[in-house]
Amino acid sequence: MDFKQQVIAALEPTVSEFLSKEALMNVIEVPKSSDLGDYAFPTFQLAKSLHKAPQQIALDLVAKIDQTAFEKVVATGPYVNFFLNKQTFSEETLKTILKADQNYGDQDLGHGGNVPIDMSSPNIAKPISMGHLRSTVIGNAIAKILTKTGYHPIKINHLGDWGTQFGKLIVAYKKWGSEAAVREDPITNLLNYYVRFHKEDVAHPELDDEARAWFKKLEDGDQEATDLWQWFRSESLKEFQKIYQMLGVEFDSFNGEAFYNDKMAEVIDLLKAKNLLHESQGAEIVDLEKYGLNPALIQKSDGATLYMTRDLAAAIYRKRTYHFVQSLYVVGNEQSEHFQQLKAVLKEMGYNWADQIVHIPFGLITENGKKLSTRQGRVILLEEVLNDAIRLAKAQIKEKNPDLPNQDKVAKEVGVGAVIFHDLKNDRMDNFDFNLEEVVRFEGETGPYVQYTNARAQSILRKSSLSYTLDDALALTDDAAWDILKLLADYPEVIQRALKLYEPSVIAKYSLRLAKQFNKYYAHTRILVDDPQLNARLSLVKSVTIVLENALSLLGVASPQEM
RNA sequence: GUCACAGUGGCUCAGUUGGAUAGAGCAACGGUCUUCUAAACCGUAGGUCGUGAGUUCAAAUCUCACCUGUGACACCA
Repeated sequence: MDFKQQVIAALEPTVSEFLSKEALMNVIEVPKSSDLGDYAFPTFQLAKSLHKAPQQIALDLVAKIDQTAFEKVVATGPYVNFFLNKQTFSEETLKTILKADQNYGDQDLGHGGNVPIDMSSPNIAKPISMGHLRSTVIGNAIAKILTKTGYHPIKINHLGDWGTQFGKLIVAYKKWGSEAAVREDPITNLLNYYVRFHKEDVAHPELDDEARAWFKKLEDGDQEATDLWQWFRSESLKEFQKIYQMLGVEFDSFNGEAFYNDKMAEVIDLLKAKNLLHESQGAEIVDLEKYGLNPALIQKSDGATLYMTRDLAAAIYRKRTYHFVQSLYVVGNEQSEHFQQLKAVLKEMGYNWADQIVHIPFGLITENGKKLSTRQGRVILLEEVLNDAIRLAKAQIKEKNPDLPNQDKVAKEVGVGAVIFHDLKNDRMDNFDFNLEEVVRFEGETGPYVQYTNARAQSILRKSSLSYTLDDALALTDDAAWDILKLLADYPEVIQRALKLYEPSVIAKYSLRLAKQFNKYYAHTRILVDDPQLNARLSLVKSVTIVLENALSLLGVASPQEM
């Protein structure tokens, strides 16, 4: 039942002269504190047409409207405040959640439409850093939110697996590397070769020529170059998979930059055919002045293609392959101009689906206020952070709950959960300075706080020999339960907002609010007491676990049953 | 210089479409485990919402200007 509609129905007869149903829909709000009521109608807008003080209007309305559907309706200053019938609301809400279980909040907004998501996208032969974490976990959460709302997400890991750096890597490997070392620890050693190359080429610039030559060989399909590239790529991917497994993230495609090599000639032909390509300073560009943008560089003066060309090919490929209804790119905010250009070029090419492309930017992670840079050695390795978090979680378990079974599994769920949740709880556009203590904190507004709340609730359910039934009364009318019930009823709307804004933090913040409210209830109310309300209280506890676990799962965070 | 993003208690951040006394968490101080997991709960203290003007019955929220920080600005991705 839509309780807001009840409020509108009650007001409509008396105010229809001045405000339409739709206007009422927009103007009715939720008071800040539930002491004031569950819905409120501010009377300011009527003051002009009625030539009366808002306070007086509120009093008049309360006297006129039909209050039977509500517990009470009162005028507080210029507001008409509606208090819902707690019994009906409680029964409806709990029944809906218990029946739907993990499907509570599902809604078919997408009708199965395909939505490719470009996410994570690390570079081969380089470690996964905290920067990649953001793209990975934001993309993963958005994918889950899309599934929940009836879309069909396709998670694409657009690997950085092509480019002149592979020429350098081959040169470095042949000069200083060994097969055994790469097999032993691929990322570390490949990165070492790469770093050494950059050190040595200062004194020996001829190394760069060698690297160029090797990359040319790779492009021309030379067997040795291709074999090495293939090997570096697969060894790197094996390493990446370890981290993705820790994070619980899976991909539908690993088609990276190399995949589009044979698809770029067509893009250039298309641009030429549409007369969009212009020569400028030796390079081929698409002019975007009418969009207020810098020109898009399509081809370098030496004939090589660029990031833009590859992304155009990828965008077109994805449209042809997936017939997407939206195409998302979870990529840092520093690249926002690139995506504006990408969309503009596609529009110039006559593709009206360019508007379905959405760049989902996120803020920068810095360390001591400075941008992280692989080349300058300022890297925070994600694997290390995750391992630190797991280790600390394990120590916490040893201290707080030493008899817990499956300690390693729980430590992993809590540690990794803390890292993921920390990344998702704030507005994704916020920059943040990396601070390990902050990331792996288990107290306060953190992932483990939500997990812990759920674990306590689960513990109660385990201890109760009685299980709740849907047939008995589910009415809870006490104030302590009321705030929880209202939050539970909000969940579907929260998911909608997260979807609309592509903002996982909306879910994370909601889970914190619900957990906080439940902890308050837990601290003040005995649940396992054999009285007539026991069934209703257990239903509430069960509903809280359903929603908390679902919210955490949308974020890609596990819900240990004990911790 | 141009564009983008941000500026809310000591620190990190909330604040749906403008609305009722600006909310949390950390840190500080004090209290609560013989009873469902104290990774919790309760309380105290702490704020010119960057600055100035404007729109409005009403502005942290909208508009403009300015200040500060970060990032991007043609042959990297």
